[in-house]
Amino acid sequence: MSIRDLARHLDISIGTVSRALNGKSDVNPETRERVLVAAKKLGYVPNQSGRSLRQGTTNTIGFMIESTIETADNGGSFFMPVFEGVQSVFRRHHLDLVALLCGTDEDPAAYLNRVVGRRFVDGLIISATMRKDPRIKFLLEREIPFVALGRSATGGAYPWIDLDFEGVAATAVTRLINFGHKRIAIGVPASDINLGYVFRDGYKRALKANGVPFDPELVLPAHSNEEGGYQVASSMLEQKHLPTAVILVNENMAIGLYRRFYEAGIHPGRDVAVIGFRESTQSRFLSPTLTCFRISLRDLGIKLAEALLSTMPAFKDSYPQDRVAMVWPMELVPGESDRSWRPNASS
Amino acid sequence: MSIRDLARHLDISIGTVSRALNGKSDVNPETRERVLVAAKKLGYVPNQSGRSLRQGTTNTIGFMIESTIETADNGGSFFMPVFEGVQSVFRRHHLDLVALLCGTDEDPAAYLNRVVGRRFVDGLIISATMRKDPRIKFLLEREIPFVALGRSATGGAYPWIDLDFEGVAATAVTRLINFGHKRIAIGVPASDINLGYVFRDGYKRALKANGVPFDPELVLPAHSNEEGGYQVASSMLEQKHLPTAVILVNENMAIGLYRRFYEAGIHPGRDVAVIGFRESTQSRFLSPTLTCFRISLRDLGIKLAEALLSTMPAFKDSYPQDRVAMVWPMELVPGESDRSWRPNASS
DNA sequence: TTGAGCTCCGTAAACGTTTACGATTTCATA
DNA sequence: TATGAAATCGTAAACGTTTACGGAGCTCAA
Repeated sequence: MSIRDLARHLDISIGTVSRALNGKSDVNPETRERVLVAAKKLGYVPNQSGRSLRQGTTNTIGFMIESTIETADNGGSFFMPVFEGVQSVFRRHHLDLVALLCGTDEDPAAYLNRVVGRRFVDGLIISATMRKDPRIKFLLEREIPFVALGRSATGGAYPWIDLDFEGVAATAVTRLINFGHKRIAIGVPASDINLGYVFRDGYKRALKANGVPFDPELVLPAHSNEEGGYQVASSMLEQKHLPTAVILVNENMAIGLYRRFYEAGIHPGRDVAVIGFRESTQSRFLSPTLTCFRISLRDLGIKLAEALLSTMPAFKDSYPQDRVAMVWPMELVPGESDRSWRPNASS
Repeated sequence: MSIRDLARHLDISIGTVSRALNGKSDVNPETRERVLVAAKKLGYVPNQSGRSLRQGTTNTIGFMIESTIETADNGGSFFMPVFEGVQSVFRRHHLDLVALLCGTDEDPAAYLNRVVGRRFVDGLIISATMRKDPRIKFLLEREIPFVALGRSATGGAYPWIDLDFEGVAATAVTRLINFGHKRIAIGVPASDINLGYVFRDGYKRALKANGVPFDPELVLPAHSNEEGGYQVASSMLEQKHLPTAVILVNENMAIGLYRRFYEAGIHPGRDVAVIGFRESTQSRFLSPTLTCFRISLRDLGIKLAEALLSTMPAFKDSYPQDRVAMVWPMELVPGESDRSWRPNASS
């Protein structure tokens, strides 16, 4: 069922059929109607390969997600709403979104080279940016349209949107200090993911702004999952004085952290204050509920899509923004995990 | 950088270049070497559209995931290992895997029609099959190669692999009955997802096999997330006699269920036995740790890939299996949530 | 009556591959 | 030397689109 079959069936040239289907102006409204009706009746869908070959464009955008330990564990509940937002924008422009899955045994840059070299997508959204991210360098020098969910220390000017981990750290630290805490630990990713650096810097800066000395022993690297949270708690318990509060960079860590503290007879929310990261169904139903930060993930997806489109020549007129480079706000959602207990109430 | 540029650069015909790159036999080893070296040096990657158009095949397989409530919340930790397994097989055949994201506002069958009609993929893996799943009907009548992760009540013969929810139900019920339980509740998905029906049937059959009467009041529909678990616990608390045990179909539900019981002063694992579903980092770090079932997700992915390839003409010789229609085994992992308390120890 | 302008449509080239087919060369053998 | 087979390579068609270009038919004012 190619366009040729359709044209033969209608006894019209294939050029006219193509123009009719693509909404070109120089076609009789009456014949256009005939074409559209026949196309629907015969179930004709244009072959994407033929179209791509001719137009040099695929109408497809790739969202690259790596299956690393850092992202695998909260992948579903985080990315799905983002996808929804992205798609809601793309749909208006007849763009399709696919998730590009880079396996753990494949080099991300090599994967990108393959998929981009094949002209598989017109543009890319990459996420979980590393401090040194070869993907950014690669995409920049090939001039592939892309937007990064996350900053990077890689040089060059490119569009990015990053969660406000600096703001999160500042808000959390200030809040805890106002509650009377002085020894505030943080759990940071053990990997080279850039948000870890941002988070650490924000933490240090907030301490300094509040006149609390920085203690490197309170920075606890761990994987961003339950096991990592367990280890963070263990590290805290090993210290001579148990830190009175801890800030986590991932909500799954809270589960493991709670567990370890329970095992030690310590009640989070009563004996130690905990602030987690992302508000979710999970954080609302933990015991104690987790004080954390809310993100509008769907809006984030929308903004990502718009940022990408503004870099693509074909859409530049519809989205004439400057290169997007912004920090995405997050709102604190108070829970039970940092409120029941105040060090200044007992000392 | 097309094959034509490469041919010109080497002063060879493009036909020979193509044959050299594709490993055809009728090409001088020496010129092949030259071609390969030049291709790598100039960074030539064949254009997929051109290739697809000529060959009628895209070398791409789509894994369709819908962002429903049922799948969104455990999407990452469940699907990522499956993807890994699928990819490990595909890589050997130079097939690329992409995740197809069907938004919530789009009809899954319509989405499938678009992506399949465009000749975007050579084959499909669909998941989260519904009891009546129009996707299966659609794919069958178009003769698109596919495999389903999950059964369906839709007619027709198609390859599928389904988690052994019947076996899970039987194992859990028998275990609890052996512990002395008689009033065993189950939380089942509120949606039309097929696993809910399988799970329910297995539950009923296991009760009957053990001579325990079936009480429809103990079947509690809920969403497969924390909130659903909370509601399951609420429903249990509303009954005249609190059921002594509950089996959940999703591990996230356990968090909400624990929460509701804690609020009521009831300790899961001591006052009520809980068996959850999938073993994961999460279930290992809950308090109490969740008795649940382990799945080898990577192997599942491998099997899915093989099942799909065996239905594709181009690979039928490498995977000459019959149509796969199998139940995937799961292994019970004892936790703390169903052991501390035994109704027969106190009565 | 002429021709200008418009509407509508057909023709054919082009996108980048792969591959069937045939042409050329080499080389051993009759 | 003539013949045939084998090895190697070039030619050109084909895949399904889109689109630049031109042509046919029509209207209408000059």
